[in-house]
Amino acid sequence: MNMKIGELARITGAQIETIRYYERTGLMSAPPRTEGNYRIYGDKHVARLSFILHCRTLGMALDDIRQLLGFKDAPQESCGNVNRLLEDHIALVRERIRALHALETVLQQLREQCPDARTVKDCGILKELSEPSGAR
Amino acid sequence: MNMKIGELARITGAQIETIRYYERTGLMSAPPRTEGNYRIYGDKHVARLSFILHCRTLGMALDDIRQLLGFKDAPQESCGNVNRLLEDHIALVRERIRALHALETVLQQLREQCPDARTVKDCGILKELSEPSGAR
DNA sequence: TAAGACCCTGGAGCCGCTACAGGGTCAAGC
DNA sequence: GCTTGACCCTGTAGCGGCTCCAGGGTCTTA
Repeated sequence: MNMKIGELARITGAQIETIRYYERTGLMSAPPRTEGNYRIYGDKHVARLSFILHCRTLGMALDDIRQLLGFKDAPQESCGNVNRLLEDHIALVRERIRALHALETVLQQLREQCPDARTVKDCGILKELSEPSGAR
Repeated sequence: MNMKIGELARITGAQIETIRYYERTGLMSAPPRTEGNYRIYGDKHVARLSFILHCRTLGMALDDIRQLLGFKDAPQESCGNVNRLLEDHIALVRERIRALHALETVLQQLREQCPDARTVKDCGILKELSEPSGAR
């Protein structure tokens, strides 16, 4: 039930430094302390930190998570905001995938400029890369 | 032919601050100066900066680019290193795409937990996010 | 001679941690 | 009672790749 920061880290899988960082930046509230100035955490902290970490593995920014945590604090409100935030995040991820696919194609074409090992002087890849960005 | 930093920026599309940053970090060599201490650039600088920017639009890290520039300085060597570096980069991009696809799936499933707007208290998304990371 | 466009340096800030240095606390073993 | 070693604390700096700012200098044009 009650634990120090090391155990909280073990349970949740977070790094100790990360937990303190989340406290500094206001994602986690400052917990009570022992007489020796150690932080004491309880089940609520485990839950909150798990929530944060879970969101992080989904690639959300800390600001997004801050918002979600804010929504949680108003349980009677509509969760339309939550849905919207998630949709925005999905759109962001899709856009990144799209951009990376385009990039992959370009890189693949670039790779084919130099199918075998020549001297650097004649390397098709370096030649291509030396053209100004927009050129073909 | 000879130009100040502003024109180099205009020609290449880089930011002035970025050019100075590349100089600080050794990607661009320090150019000669006017009597009034202004940097003077020529065609070679345009070419080198274009190369760097081109690599950057392909998502390469500055360290990779530093390596490529190093290869260029040894034109008689085999370009196998160049090919390898590019292949590694392609692999990296593919891995990112793979990870983002997996993420997209998870996010989509999460979104379906709350098909319509309820109250925050009953929001399937927040409920799901509150589970520890590993749980289903 | 004054305005305004351009340039300079040095330093701080962004994100999300991570990694110290230099200390304090606490329980167990001798 | 004293030492060892595991754990904790604070504060600061670093990563990458810029970006922005303050506070100044320089050069061209009117």
